[in-house]
Amino acid sequence: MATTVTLQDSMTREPREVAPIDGETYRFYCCGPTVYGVAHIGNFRTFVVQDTFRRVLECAGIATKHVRNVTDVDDKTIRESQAQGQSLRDFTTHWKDKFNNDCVSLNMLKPHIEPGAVDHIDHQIRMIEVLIEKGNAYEKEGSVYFSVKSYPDYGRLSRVADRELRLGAAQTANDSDEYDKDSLADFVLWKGRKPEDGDNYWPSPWGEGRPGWHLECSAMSLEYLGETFDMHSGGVDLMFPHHENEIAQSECCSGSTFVHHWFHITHLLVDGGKMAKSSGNFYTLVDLEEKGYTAEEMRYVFLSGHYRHHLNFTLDSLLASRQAISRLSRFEKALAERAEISEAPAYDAARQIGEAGPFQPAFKALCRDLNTPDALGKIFTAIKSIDTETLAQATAAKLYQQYHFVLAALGLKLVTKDDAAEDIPEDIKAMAEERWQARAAKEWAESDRLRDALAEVGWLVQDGKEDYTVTRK
RNA sequence: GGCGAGGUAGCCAAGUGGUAAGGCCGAGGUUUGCAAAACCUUUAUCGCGAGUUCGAUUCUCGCCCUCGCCUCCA
Repeated sequence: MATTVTLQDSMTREPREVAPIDGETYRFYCCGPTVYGVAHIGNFRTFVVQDTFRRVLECAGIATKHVRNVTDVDDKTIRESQAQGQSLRDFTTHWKDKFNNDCVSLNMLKPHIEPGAVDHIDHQIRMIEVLIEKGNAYEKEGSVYFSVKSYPDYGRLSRVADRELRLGAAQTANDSDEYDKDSLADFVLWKGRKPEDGDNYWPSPWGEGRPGWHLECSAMSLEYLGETFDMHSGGVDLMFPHHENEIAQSECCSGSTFVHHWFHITHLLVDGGKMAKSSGNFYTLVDLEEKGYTAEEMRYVFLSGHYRHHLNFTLDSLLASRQAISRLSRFEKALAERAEISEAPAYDAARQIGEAGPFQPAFKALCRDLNTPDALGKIFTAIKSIDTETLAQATAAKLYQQYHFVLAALGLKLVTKDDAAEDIPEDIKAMAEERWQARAAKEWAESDRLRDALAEVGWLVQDGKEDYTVTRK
């Protein structure tokens, strides 16, 4: 099933077909988190979009190799670990675990490889040696810098020819970087050891120190994906200077094209503006869970906007997602019942279904520049046209598969809180039963009184034809 | 200052040169002892002005406004 997948390329700024260079496996690298604290929902928008992209590719029958790094050594991780009195390794491991837990909650597929910078210092040193040898980098007082002027194509991705001037002005002004560079636009590949680094230094041909941030991605992508690979992805903010620097380093080092396709995800906005702790609109998954929202609902919110546009997150959108998921879920249940199927297919099985039937418009939308909001709309349109009550078992079974195929591409699990039925306290159960009896006897006043009493202690009674349900409000 | 995104119903958000998906909320209805839930129906002429066109929300120009990036940042 050779479905064509297209995606905007931020280098050419045009939609391009997504197809593996080697004809077999689509190799892509995603700039991952810096593990110095909890990741916020803005971080996760990028990762969820990347995850969805991978799912769509795999559902379209394209094998992938997904690499996402972990930045576990930089100014922030060192500073914070010292503040906590922990070793860098212990500190970053702790936050990395937290991050991975959140990824699982968000139903993200695990990348095939998740390399960390500290484990690849040798790789970075080797690259620096090559760059020095080729004249693209120079050593100065124990640090090594990349010479931007040695790479004439610098700035192609972000297309700002005069950025160097502004950058220079900014750095002169705040004087935050004390390393000596020949040109203000040059960036550091190796940072000579400084007292505040504590125990966090490694030996190198230029003395003790630690790697610069930009280099790790070049080194690790080279190690796991080769000199030239299919795609590189990250948040828009990384386009400059991070990705620009990566291109310069990698292409000068290898002498060949770094990546074929650049995929940048626009920032999430909260309440119409940039998310910031100082603005009081900074959310993590834990914050949302404390407010009673689920990661599933958050994932739906991410999917409800197109990745190239700002998505304005509000707590209301989470509520809207809950209702939307609930409808998708009801349809799923009705279909399963009709089809006499009790267990939903796991991702690997679902993606191989390979056909979407009435949900094909939705899958098509995903294949066209990953238009997730359009896809969601088309799913609802399809659902509306299907009357589950009248379906033959075989028809329902087929639809069920096709529905799960699209859900797998979106990464929606449609989990509901049915399990809650188990932990109803005995006294609540008794009250509800008493009410049911009163109702059966048409003692409306007593029945309503008991219902109000239950409501008062936080339980909702809903009558059905043959029975009733009690749920926590 | 430079670069970029965007202004579509109460909110979120797609889309197309031929009179605008979808979700939420609201309203009406079916159902219910009454509710709740569910289901059905329903809600916009697309920031402003001009131009191109048989026809523009969709193309061009101008204007207004919002937001992001340019420093570590998803």
